[in-house]
Amino acid sequence: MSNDPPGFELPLRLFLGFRTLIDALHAELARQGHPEMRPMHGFVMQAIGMRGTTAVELGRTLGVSKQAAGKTVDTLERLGYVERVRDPYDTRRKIVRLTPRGLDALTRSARIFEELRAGWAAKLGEERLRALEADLRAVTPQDVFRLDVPGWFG
Amino acid sequence: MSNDPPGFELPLRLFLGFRTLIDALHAELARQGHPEMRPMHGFVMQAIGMRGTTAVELGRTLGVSKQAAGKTVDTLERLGYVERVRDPYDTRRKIVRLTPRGLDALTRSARIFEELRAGWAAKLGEERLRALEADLRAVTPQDVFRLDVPGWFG
DNA sequence: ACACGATAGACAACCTGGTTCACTATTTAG
DNA sequence: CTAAATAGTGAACCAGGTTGTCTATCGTGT
Repeated sequence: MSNDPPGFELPLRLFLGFRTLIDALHAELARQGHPEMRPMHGFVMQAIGMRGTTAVELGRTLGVSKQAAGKTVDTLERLGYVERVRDPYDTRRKIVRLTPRGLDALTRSARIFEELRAGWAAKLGEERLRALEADLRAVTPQDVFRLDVPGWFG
Repeated sequence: MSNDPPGFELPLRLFLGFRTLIDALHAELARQGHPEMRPMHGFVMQAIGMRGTTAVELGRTLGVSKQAAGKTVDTLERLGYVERVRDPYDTRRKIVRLTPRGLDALTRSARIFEELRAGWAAKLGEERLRALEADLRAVTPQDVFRLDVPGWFG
């Protein structure tokens, strides 16, 4: 169809939508006491989860090398968002766990995302937004955490 | 509403949608003789356009420093996608122009994006896809080129 | 006519977040 | 009890950003 939007608009809009939400999230997070937090950090902390994880496991979850995962954990540790504790049952392993500050950042992020979603719902209507989410779910992989961030742009 | 999807699913799905398209594009581009091309390269070449540009102008368009734009042009030049020619009317300037190979990559990308969009249209229906595009247009900035890639993830 | 400010490009040093290779310590399996 | 697998770490490297500095050229105001 000659009056379809050009094909390249779709990926661009998806990316801009993502960017719009992420930028708004971090502007608000900065206001709420987490100015040093970077977009990566939220994803990584989400992947670490309440139960904690290890560098190797985290790397697998995120689709990056264990060394890269380790470096990111270093940064998060330096910022006070996570801590490493030795696993008493396997002294090779170090469990990476969220600190109270890390948990605070995560719960605030969740609330802010809800608010941002509500903002979109107000603009588009709840029904259209649900349709948008359903459609995206239909054309994207199920496993939401294998972002493979490293490969995607470089 | 308690049965809304969690707020964090929306940005994730947007990103995954973007990733899905970009990965498919580059898998196909690799098959069609452009295996070294990276996602950035397509955006940058699109920004360079048919008329050519300069490093400073390109930096402004992409929202990065002129030095960063210059480095990216270095890479593109090394890969044979662009060439630099002196501007005879202002010998300070070097015009960055697409080579035939760069143009080939761009026209192939456009065609592949159309095919990918058609794939989504087949899954979702043309009407739903148009609605999705319209909704994204409504919640994202108009200027599609100011991606500000540098700031978005770091 | 010319001096001076603005602009274009390039180079260096640095940062972040990836990569691979190599190594040690520990656990597990044969 | 030895050998293989696994967890973590360090080093060297890369890409693509940043800022600061420098030179060459252009354009303007006196």
